[in-house]
Amino acid sequence: MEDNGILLETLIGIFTIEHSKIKVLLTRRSEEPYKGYWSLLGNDLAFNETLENNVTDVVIEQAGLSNVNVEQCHTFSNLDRGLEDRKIAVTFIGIIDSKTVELKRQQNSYELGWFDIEDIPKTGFDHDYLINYMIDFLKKKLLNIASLKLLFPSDFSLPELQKVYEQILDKNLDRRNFRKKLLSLDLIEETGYFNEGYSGRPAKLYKFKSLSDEGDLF
Amino acid sequence: MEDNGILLETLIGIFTIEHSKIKVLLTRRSEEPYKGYWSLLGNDLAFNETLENNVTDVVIEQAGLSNVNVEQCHTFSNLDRGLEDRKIAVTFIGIIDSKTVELKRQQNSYELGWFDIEDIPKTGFDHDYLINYMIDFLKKKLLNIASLKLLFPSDFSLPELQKVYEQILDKNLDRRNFRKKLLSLDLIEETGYFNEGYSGRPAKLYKFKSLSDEGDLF
DNA sequence: GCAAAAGTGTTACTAGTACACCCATGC
DNA sequence: GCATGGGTGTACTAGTAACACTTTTGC
Repeated sequence: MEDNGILLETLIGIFTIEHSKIKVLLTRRSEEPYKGYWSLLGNDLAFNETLENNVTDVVIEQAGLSNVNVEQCHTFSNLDRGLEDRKIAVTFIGIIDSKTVELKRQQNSYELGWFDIEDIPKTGFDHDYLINYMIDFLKKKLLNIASLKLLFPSDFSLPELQKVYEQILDKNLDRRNFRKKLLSLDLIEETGYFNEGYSGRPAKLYKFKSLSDEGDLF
Repeated sequence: MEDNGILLETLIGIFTIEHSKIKVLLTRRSEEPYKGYWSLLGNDLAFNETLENNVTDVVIEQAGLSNVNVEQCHTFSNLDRGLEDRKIAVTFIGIIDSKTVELKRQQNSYELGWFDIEDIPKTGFDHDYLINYMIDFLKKKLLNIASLKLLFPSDFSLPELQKVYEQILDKNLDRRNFRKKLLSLDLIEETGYFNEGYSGRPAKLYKFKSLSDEGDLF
């Protein structure tokens, strides 16, 4: 067959929330090409594995994370995206909450960094383009309540949640209306704890009720 | 590299509306394996083409169609989906209006058939699974007004449109409310013509206004 | 006490839902 | 004239949008 020579790779953008900002996990390249540049995590596909197996391994081995919700995003096949070889990228997005990130943070041989999606560093290959595609994909996905719960499993405040939605929707929301909407959905309940240690009045912390609910928030 | 031997194929489900029913275009296989079964249109990927180029050629050569709106759907990489080779499928959905289908219908060497998505015939390979995935993907896409315009470029009646949405949403809609909603969006206008030749009162025909509008209908 | 951020209620407007009768055509 | 399917209006309900002052904390 003619497609001998076409290589397949997976590339995953793992997203979390840190201090009410959407962040993506990148790794710094330690080798040429693009040595010193940041890039998405990923791996070439082996003959006897599925894309999903491959990307699960990437998450564990390169990011040192588990419990990441992974979903396929898009497949890119431009002729010029590999440097020497013909290379097709199947991209994924991963979602994980920041508390699990803290717990699972461990040393491995990769230099990793979380970057605000509004402030992505210089990346190698076409990853800048892919990251922007992933961000659009993520934003659509996060309009759904089930996805939101992946980012905020517990102990979040409504102002935090609101700031994330303001990034997704790219507009400011009214605090009272936002609160009213969320509480009226009967999805969340107070934990009784407060978000202390910041300036200003401490915010009440909430958690999702165990009964799962689907549907879009906006 | 290890992925020598992994073949890539494109597979496309082309959708249209015929008599208010959503239909998908399949071809009957003239050779083994699965000789006599129906299957999606598609082709193996060559070294020097993108997935999008490949699928555009499939549409022209196998379906005999042009003016099809094509969008990438999902990439399937199960180890057992090829029969002898390892084969990964990148799937696409295509949308075309029925009038263009009529105009472009031409003879080629492929036996083609349009099938109601509620009544798909026996298909080869894993295409039954892929078709169902595509149908879900299509339904989400058709909630958007821009996609709807691809199916109904002109001279459609509101009852026709309503029947399509009833299939997408899988519930019955009230005629008066549907009409009120569509007219209130200021998207469509009467053509002055009527849908004659059917039993009952002829329906007014509409067309979309030239100003494009985005957003979701439901 | 002052700066910072969170919590709270009411009103007006807009969109969605429910529902029953008349109209135009073919036979 | 009757069967078929299309067109129309109103009342009710729910959701969204606009808007300002008070509360709790850290310093």
